[in-house]
Amino acid sequence: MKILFFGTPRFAEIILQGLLDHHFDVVGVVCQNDKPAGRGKKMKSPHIVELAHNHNLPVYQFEKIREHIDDFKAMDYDLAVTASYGKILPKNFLDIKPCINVHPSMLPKYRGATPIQSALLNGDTTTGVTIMKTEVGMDDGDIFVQKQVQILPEDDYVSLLDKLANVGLELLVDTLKKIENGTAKRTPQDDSKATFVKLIQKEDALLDFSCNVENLVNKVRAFAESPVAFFFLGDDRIKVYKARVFSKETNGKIGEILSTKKHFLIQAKDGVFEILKCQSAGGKVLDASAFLNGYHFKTMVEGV
RNA sequence: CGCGAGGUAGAGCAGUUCGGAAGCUCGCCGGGCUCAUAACCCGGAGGUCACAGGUUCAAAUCCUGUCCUCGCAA
Repeated sequence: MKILFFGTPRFAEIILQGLLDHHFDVVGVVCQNDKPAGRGKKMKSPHIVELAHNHNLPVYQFEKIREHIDDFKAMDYDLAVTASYGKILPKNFLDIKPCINVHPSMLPKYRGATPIQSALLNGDTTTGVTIMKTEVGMDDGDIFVQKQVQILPEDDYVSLLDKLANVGLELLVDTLKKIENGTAKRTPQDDSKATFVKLIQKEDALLDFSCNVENLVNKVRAFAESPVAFFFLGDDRIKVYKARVFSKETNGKIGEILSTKKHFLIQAKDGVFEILKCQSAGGKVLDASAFLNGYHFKTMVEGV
């Protein structure tokens, strides 16, 4: 069975690597276009391109799929597999050959672009992965199989994505084998229970200390890779990579810095928020203790 | 040539404007105090001030070039 793989970010990379490790016959990789990235606006390929090249797989980066329908018709493949490709596939493409998708949530919950972040933001303790048929609608195709995954308190976007991708791979391999031997079954989703999650805006990552501490910590977890939760210390924009709930005390004023010694504590609405890893503009990502050693708190109130 | 910040002790930073003895906080080592401590006190080790060249009686500091790190934007 010849597989045409669609995927762009790390989640897709893990799945693709796994398919290759399991010796599936991947005949090509379709991913998003190169984009200008980093300082100096140099064009940069998605990381998955390197993986594809290492295995001598042809890479296709089409601006619009619908303008390349004939190209796809000319390709020799039996099944398209998508894993966070990043673009919506049009009907005339899906009509060519069957297509299945790996989605990191327990569908019909969290249809859309940001299921992993959403689970973390909402403080869920479980999520999952679904293998489904790709249809025109957003993540609404029939389900082949799905599996729950625990979310640990210490999980963030990076670690959870890793877990979900690996479980997704396992389910995908299983499903592909069943499709090959004709034993694959699928059941429709219950659309009435569907929920949708939107794209993340940069401003979503701003930490508002008048929120509950758990929400703040969940933001840090959900946005750990990008765009990274942040707040302003005077004029300095501080990115927070790791944080936790320090206590449920509410003795300080909201937004007040309660300690800059050993612990970096800020009063939130219903508890104390502790920053464990952060970064100021121009600096590296530091443990809170290192950050506190040299940072000059000018206008902020110090306590303890 | 998109905009900007930075490289000084193991870590994080000040010092650079205006050249004139290498500093701070933390960590580390040793000692003291304490029932005890992420506490406090005393002492100590640890630096080619990113690299190269230039100016100068004298350069972390001024000039030129190179390398590296990071924030924004996309």
